[in-house]
Amino acid sequence: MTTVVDKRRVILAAAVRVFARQGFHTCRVADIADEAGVAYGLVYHYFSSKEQILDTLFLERWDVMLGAIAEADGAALPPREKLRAVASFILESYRHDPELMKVIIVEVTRAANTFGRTHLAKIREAYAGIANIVRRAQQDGLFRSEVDAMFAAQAFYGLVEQVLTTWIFEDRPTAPAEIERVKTEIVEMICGGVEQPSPRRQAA
Amino acid sequence: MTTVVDKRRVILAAAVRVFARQGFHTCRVADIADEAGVAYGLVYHYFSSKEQILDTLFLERWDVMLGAIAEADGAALPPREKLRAVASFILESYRHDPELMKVIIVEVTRAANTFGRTHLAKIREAYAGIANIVRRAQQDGLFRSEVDAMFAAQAFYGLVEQVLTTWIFEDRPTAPAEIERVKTEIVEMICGGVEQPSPRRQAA
DNA sequence: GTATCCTGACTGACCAGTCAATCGACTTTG
DNA sequence: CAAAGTCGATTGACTGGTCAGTCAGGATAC
Repeated sequence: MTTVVDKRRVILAAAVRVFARQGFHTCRVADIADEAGVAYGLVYHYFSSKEQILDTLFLERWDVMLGAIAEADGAALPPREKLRAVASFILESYRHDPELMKVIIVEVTRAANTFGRTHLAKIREAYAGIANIVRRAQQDGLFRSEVDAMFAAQAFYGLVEQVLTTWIFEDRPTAPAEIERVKTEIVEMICGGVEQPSPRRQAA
Repeated sequence: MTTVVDKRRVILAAAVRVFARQGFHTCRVADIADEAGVAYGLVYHYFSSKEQILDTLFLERWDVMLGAIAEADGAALPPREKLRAVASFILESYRHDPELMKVIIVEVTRAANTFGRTHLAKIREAYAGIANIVRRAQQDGLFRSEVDAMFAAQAFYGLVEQVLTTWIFEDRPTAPAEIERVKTEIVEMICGGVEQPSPRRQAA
């Protein structure tokens, strides 16, 4: 409860914009302070380092996503719908705040060096959550059990991330209708594959 | 044609090791020179900047891969075999030189900021090549034509990259047998999906 | 003799993080 | 009610260190 504005929040929001625009490594802390309309030193009053700002941004959002995945897993829905719910959450996150998602994906999730390592465990939790959905569907005989659940989860998450990366690079307008279509395509791709559903059985 | 050793090559090889170990942003040019057993200045005799070293590394390898994709596309093979050939090329590249592949993936392919942008077009060429394979299979009625070929290509490449990223992070031994198994899993996943092949038809 | 290879000390710029000082809202006390 | 005191919020100049790229000159090959 602050008087008028929570400067910590202002700095965080400014950092999202700056990281999205210039990239974490390329921007200076001064850029963040300027963007926030705040003195340089104040950044260090609220955060111990530039890294910690990125950490905070990532962890806050990622935990929400882990919650969404767990919720989808727990719901009484057919597996396709569960996967759709997860894809939906991530894609809508992008629609709602493309800059934040850009930062998370570009600077953390896909940045194997500094932060990828730090947050590996957290990132894996997401895979594991999706794998749970797959495993449950396999137990119900709806998904093929020869497929490793973790592998399927990686395919699913990898595809979602690939789609977002394309949008991020292209600065696509991403109309709601297209987002909806892509959700369907993702689920369709992961569940059904590209192959024509056995017009003639060929292999086992 | 140099007397005994091509120092340019030595520097390039040293850079691979250093980039793989410390990351592009974190390492200093001096580290590369030391690793190569060469004076600092010589690096600048052969390369105009630190970036150019990474560029060279990436482009050399990527062009070989584009060739491999084109070759697979042109071959007289069923689409599954073509996709397997592409997955095989990439996975074997990793087996042959994990450090180089780590650098390419971590510092270029997945690094959306600096280099991703520079080499976007080149990276897209790979997607396009894979999409060609898919498109051809669709024309032959072997792949479902509702799936966008470029989308399928992204799913395929995204999965391969995801697998490599996991190996890179985990420093997995990656036994030849496991590599072989993963190739099959990738093709199986992309072609057949996770779903049980229609035990009862449900939707269109 | 000259062109190319090679050396490593040096420079100029950059920037994360520190810190001493000021501000201002709120409390305590006389 | 005002003076004095308290403490977090806020400021921005400054420091210490880092490092990419330069350059003047020495070695080597032909």
